Amino acid sequence: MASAKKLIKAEYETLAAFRYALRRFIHFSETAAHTAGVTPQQHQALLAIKGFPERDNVTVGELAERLQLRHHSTVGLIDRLVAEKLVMRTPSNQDRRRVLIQLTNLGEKTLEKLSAMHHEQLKRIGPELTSLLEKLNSTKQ
Amino acid sequence: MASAKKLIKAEYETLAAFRYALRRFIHFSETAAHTAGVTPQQHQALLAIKGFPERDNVTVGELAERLQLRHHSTVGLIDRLVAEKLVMRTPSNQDRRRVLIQLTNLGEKTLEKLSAMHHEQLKRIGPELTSLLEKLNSTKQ
DNA sequence: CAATTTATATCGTAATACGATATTGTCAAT
DNA sequence: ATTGACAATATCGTATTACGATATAAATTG
Repeated sequence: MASAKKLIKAEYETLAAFRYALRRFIHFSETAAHTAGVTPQQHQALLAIKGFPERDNVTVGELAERLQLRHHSTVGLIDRLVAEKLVMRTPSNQDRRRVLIQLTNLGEKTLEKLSAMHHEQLKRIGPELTSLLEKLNSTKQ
Repeated sequence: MASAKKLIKAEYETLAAFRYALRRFIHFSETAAHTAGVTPQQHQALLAIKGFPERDNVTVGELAERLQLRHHSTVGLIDRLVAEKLVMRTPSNQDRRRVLIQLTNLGEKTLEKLSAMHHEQLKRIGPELTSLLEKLNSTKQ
């Protein structure tokens, strides 16, 4: 009984440690975004656009999916990015209902700086995250 | 030149893929919390309390640190948790300035359900996260 | 042509968290 | 015993974000 309880407690601790690590990463990321002069959401959008598989532009619908947002929330986010001159809209030639979003030079520069910092940080904390995930895999079949 | 650009593009793609996976996890987590009748923040607080190393209660300051929140934001969160009968406050005997927060039965029950779901989900997506983190480690020395 | 898709727009709402600031109670050290 | 630091609580206003509901317009597709 005591050992069963211990196991469950260990499970909570591992889950909590994982979330704690995640929160610290997110906190780092938000701070980094702000020092770069953008909001965290704007940063994430820039990355989702530039880091889209195969392309470096996306439609509004694609961006919404990558950011796990509703379509019309994404439109609002893009509006703010355009206002800050971080991205630009270009109507698609293939399908004129679609609008392609891509980074401006300012957006590129901002994202480049942030991505370097994040890459560094993820290298730093990656092992901890991985080890916690492995621990979860071994706990409780 | 083309290969250098390709490398950089790959870096963005990996970073973006990592954030995408993270966002889907967080989205899953938020949906799960809501179906369990709590807000995402309340869920995270419950886990941070129950999963605190060694103990299963925490002071307000400790909780603030684990959640990466300001002290007085944490007080507000605890107020809402108390109002929902998910946690209770107990003044510490060792140091009467401190207040220990612990889960009620309802809090325990709610967290248990959510933790099982999250454990499952993390087992599912863990490998993808790990492989993305590894890819970041190999990219760009 | 009709139905669907994509993007945009508007309005009100909700959830959070923050800064700034203050107060209360407790502890610890001199 | 007093003083200074610490922990928790409280209040107020602000900001950010995202949502649902709903509508419109333009373009595509069958």
